This record gives sequence, C-alpha cells and structure tokens, in this order.
Amino acid sequence: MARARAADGGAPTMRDVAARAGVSAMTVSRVLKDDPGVGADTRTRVLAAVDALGYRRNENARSLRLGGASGLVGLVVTNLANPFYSRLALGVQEVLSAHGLRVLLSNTGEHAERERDVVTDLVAHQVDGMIVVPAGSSQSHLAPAAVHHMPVVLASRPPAGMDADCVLVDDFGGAEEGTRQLISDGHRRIGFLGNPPVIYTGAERFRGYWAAHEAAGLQPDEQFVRRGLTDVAAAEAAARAILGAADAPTALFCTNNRMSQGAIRAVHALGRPVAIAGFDDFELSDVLGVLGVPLTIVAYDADEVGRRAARLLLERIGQAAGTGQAARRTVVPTRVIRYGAAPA
Amino acid sequence: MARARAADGGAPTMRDVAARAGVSAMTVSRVLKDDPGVGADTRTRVLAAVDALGYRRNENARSLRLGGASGLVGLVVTNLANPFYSRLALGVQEVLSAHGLRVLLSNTGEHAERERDVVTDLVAHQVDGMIVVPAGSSQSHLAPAAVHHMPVVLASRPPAGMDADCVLVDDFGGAEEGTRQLISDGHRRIGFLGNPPVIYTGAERFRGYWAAHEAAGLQPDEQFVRRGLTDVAAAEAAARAILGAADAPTALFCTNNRMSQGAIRAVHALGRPVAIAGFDDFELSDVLGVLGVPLTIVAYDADEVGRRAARLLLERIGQAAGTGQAARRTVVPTRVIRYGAAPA
DNA sequence: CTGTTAGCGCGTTCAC
DNA sequence: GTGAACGCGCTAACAG
Repeated sequence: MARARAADGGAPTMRDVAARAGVSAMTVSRVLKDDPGVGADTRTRVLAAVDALGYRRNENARSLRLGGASGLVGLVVTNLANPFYSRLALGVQEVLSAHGLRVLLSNTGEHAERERDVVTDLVAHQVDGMIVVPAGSSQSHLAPAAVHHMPVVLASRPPAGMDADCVLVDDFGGAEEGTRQLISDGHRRIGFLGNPPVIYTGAERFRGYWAAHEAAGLQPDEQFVRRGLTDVAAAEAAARAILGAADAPTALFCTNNRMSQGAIRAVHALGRPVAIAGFDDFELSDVLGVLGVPLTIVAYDADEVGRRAARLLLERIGQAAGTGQAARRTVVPTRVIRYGAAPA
Repeated sequence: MARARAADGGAPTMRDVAARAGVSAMTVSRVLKDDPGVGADTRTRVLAAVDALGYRRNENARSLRLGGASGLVGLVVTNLANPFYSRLALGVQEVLSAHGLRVLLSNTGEHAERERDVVTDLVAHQVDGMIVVPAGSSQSHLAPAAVHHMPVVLASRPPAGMDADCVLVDDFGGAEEGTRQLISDGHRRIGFLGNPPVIYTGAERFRGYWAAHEAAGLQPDEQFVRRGLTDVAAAEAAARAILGAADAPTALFCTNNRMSQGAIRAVHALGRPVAIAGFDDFELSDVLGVLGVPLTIVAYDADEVGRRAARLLLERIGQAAGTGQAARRTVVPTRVIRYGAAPA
C-alpha cells in the first residue's frame, strides 16, 4: 500500500509519494525542487500524489544530506516577560522569517548556567547562527570555537572576553540626556535607582547620569544612589528611603522600566511632586505623566535592536566561517520624551 | 588529522571523536548514551576526545535515525508585542524546557495565510507537536491529517470545524462580572469597545457584557456599542464619539488592553469622569486608576494559559497518535480588580 | 527525461 | 567490551 506508512500515523515519506505516483523517489525530489528537467505529466502525477498524501518534505533529513543550513536560528533572551525583549524577539522574527529562517526561542531568566545549556543545545540542533542577550559576565561558552564557529550576534550587551558582532542601545547617551534635562529644569539633587552594575546597561546608564552632572559642574550625592535593584518592589523601597531622607532629592533617575515603576509608586505614595526620568517607555506613560508624576522617558526602538541583530546575523550566515571582517558594533539611538515635566 | 573536519569550520562528527580516541564511532555513541557496557579507560579516552574537540551530538541526525521525537515544539502566536502572548510564550517555555523540549516560535500577525505557511513549516521541521493561537476562522490546516497527526493544542481561542485540546480564558464570565460591577455601582448606560466579533474572545466578552445587562433587567443601548476596533487609535476615536453624544454613557466596557488604552485616553481628554472596565491588566494600572480614571480590570494569568497548554501537549506527545481520549478543554479563571472605582 | 548508487551523522542489530 | 553492517529521509553525481 502506498499509504501504509502514512496510515500508521507516521508522516508519509518521499518513497510513499514516489510509489503512489509510479516514479522513483529521485523524481519526486526533483519535482519538489522545481528542477526543470521533469516531464510535464510526470510532474502533475507527482504533485497529485503529494497532495493526496499531504506529504511534507522532511527538512531535517534534507539539511542533514545537504550538510549545510538547517534554516534555524537560535534566539536567547534573559526575560521574555520584559516588553523590551518581546519586542526585540518580534524584530528578529520579522527580519528572519522574511528570509525563510525559523526562530528557536529560549529564555534564560538571567541565569548564566541556563544560558550555557541552552547554547549547547542550539549547537546540537544545528542552528545556522544565534542572537543572544548574554546573561553572565563570562561568555566563554559563546566563543567561536565553543559554538563550532557558528555566527553569534549579541544584543543589548557587548561581548566580554571574546569578539562578536553586537547591537547596543545608546545607554550612555540616553542617560546623559535624560539627566541633563532634569538638571536644566533646575534639579540639583537627583537620586539614582539602578540595576546591578555588573549588567552592562546598568553601568553605562550610571556613567551617563554621572557625566551629565559633571558637565554641569555638579557632583551626585552618593547617599541617594542605589544600584543592585532588580525588581519593582526593591526599587519602590529604595525610592521611599531616598525620598524620606533629609534634604531628599527633587528628582530620580531610573535605569529601566522596573525602576521607574517603583519610583512612580513611591512618589505617588509620597504625595509630594518629585520628577522622574527613566529608561524604557511603557504603555500610557503619556497619560500617567500628565495626570500625576512628571515623567522624562528615555525611549528607543526595541524592535529595531532585534531587526539589526537579525541583519548582522544574516550577513554572517551568508559568509564562510572565518571569512568575514572584524566584529561590528551598531548602536540604536535613544530619544527623550517629556510628559508633564516642568521646572522644579 | 583528527581535527580535520572541525578545523574546516564544520562541526566535528562522531567519527572525528572516534578517530581521536582510537575507537570506533559505535563506542563513542555508547559512551554518550551512558551505555554500561563500556570499559572505564575507553570511556575516559572518549570523553577526553569529546572535550578536546568540543563535540556536540547532532540532534537532527539522531532524531532522524530514531525516527521519533525531534525535541522541538512549535508555538504560533498572533502578536508577540501583546504582553498577553509574550507571557503565554513564557509559560509554555517554562513547562516545556523543564521537559527537555525546545520552542520554535512564530508570529502570524493575525494573518491566516501566514499561519498556514508557518504550520506547514513546523510540520516539515518534524516538531513533536504545536501550540497555536489560531488567527483565522478556518482551521482546516490544523486538522490532524493536515499535520500528520501531530498533537495540536489551541490557546486562547477554541477549535472551529475540527477537534483539538484547548486552553481558554473565562472570557464570558470575566466580562459579565466586570460589567456587573459597573452596574452595581449605579451605571445604567455602559458603552462597549470591542475587537471584531469574528475573534472568539471578542464575541464571548460581548456576550458577557450583554448577559450582565440582562441579568439586571437592562438592555444595552446599541448606539454605544462599537465592535471591530483593532488598535488604540481606533478605540480612542470610538470612545470620543460615544462620549460626545447626547446622553453619553457614564461607563465604558473594553474587551482588551488596546481598547482600554484608547478609552483611558479619550476619558482623560474629556476631563469628565467616566468609569472604565476592561480585560487585561497592564503595568501601573493601579497607580493610574487611583490617580485619574476609575478602573475595573478583568485580570487573569497569561503565563498559566501557556503552562496549561504546554501540559496538555506533553500528555498528547506521550501517547501514540490516535490513542488518546477525546479533546479536552480547560478554562483559566479571571478575577476582577478595582482601582479608584466608586459609585457613579 | 528518469532511475541507480552512495552517503550526510547517527544508532540498532548482530557478530566477534 | 567492542566493531561492522545497515538504514532513517533525503539528494548530488552519475548512468541510461
């Protein structure tokens, strides 16, 4: 029976199709490849059989035989629940799927070990390359040799102890500009709520905050600086503590959306107007800014980070391993948006 | 040279490892499989070679030979930029990765054709099963035969014209309860902002809205009902139109976060207090509710939708095709949260 | 124009 | 305890 295998619940194979069409497997392969050298009637018979059996070519077997592209690209992010990374993933998707590549998604939860496992696994699945938001400070498992010279593009954080293409956000510039706005509004005591300094973005954004002060001939009061915050609750607590002190800041700079949320909560609870500037836009920030807390948002296009990473990767995939030029780095710009902000 | 292939940039194969360890490929396979019948010293030699070459077993070749599980599961969502779906994806990830399965993610942008292509592609990549948020009303391409009897679980929307396991949200119940709250606050004219009725969630939530009215002996004024809205701008425009009419509603019910956002914008611009109830919680909804617009949120655990879908799929994958019982359906509950809401 | 042979990387089966 | 042969589904290279 031609359908024997298919009837088993197993997927039909090329041979099943061939048998049904009364040709050899090779001919089926040719038809599916749009090889010109196939008779018109043979062709129709084969296509009819394909259709009747619901046959789909086995891409795994195909790429095994062809020895090259699997059509799979790994995407490793730290936290998909963060809108930044889901937008990034969407940007990656958009570009890669337009090129016929599928995305293998993994979430590390910011755990370096899990990242190691995930990367090993992607290699085992013969991905054509991967885009990674690195979780730890050690990236030896991402070094070319460790991934069989597969192309790797880093997103959001730069390579450390290795070389690779990467797409960054203008963390320094954005933080500097946001802080400068607060200063030019007349704020002189500006608190800082940040994520751990080991994370690149946190460190850069702190540098920007500091640089803006220096440029204005000011020095931040370090008693109002909190780094190492990771969630909204911690940020809120830190903000409350800072704002409750004597000579409390009149403004707060926040390094990401979680910090900003904590700050907004604290300021809202406080009842006293405190200006907030922070990275990452969020839904309804405009309404919230006008309504209650003056908001200065350092925004950027997260999709674009993903799109650029995907494009860099595509270029590398197109090249023979080791053939390419040196690692490239591209920086996605930020822009500052102000809602309900006014001089202090 | 043992490293000849690896040095080519190509990944080392089992034979490379075997050559380096001075054994046959078969022995390497045994070591990697933890087969007991291998000499202790042979074992160490093999592992040393694996390590030296950075060898990773080719999972594709492996699953081809084993003829079964690829370890891949397809996840097809309509819009990853929507927090609901990114949380769902996270829940799926969490459960599946704990079982050693990888997630192949695709975004359809709510296009039925793209969904067809994506599903075909997943089949071609030999996924062990898939979780789909169906985009169109026709789902013939998801029928068992079309996907080679691969397990399919639907999320967020029920099967139409076919049978499959699915995980839903209590759309009807949530909408009914949210609307009931508005009614018990004294609202009698409640507008409705909804997504197209062809989308299951939209239809169900409208039913809930209507049922709550009926239960209270009321009848919704259909001139204040707008369905077919798809984005924030359209929702805002609709809300402005409704609220600008004579005898305008004193409250609005919104079927999702985009509708709610549009409504919040419109109400905020209006300056007159209008109560808003809507599906989907969002960041800082509490602050916003207290600060400005009274908010009644119908919330639910999107991660849980993903987790349940993943568990249903795992059960099906464990079974022989066609062996399983009838399609199951599970409903994730909603809960109503109120921020700054008060009697009209 | 179409079929046969061989082999991608791996694992099962059976020898030794 | 270890190896050789064979085949998973597919296709390049060579017949005819």
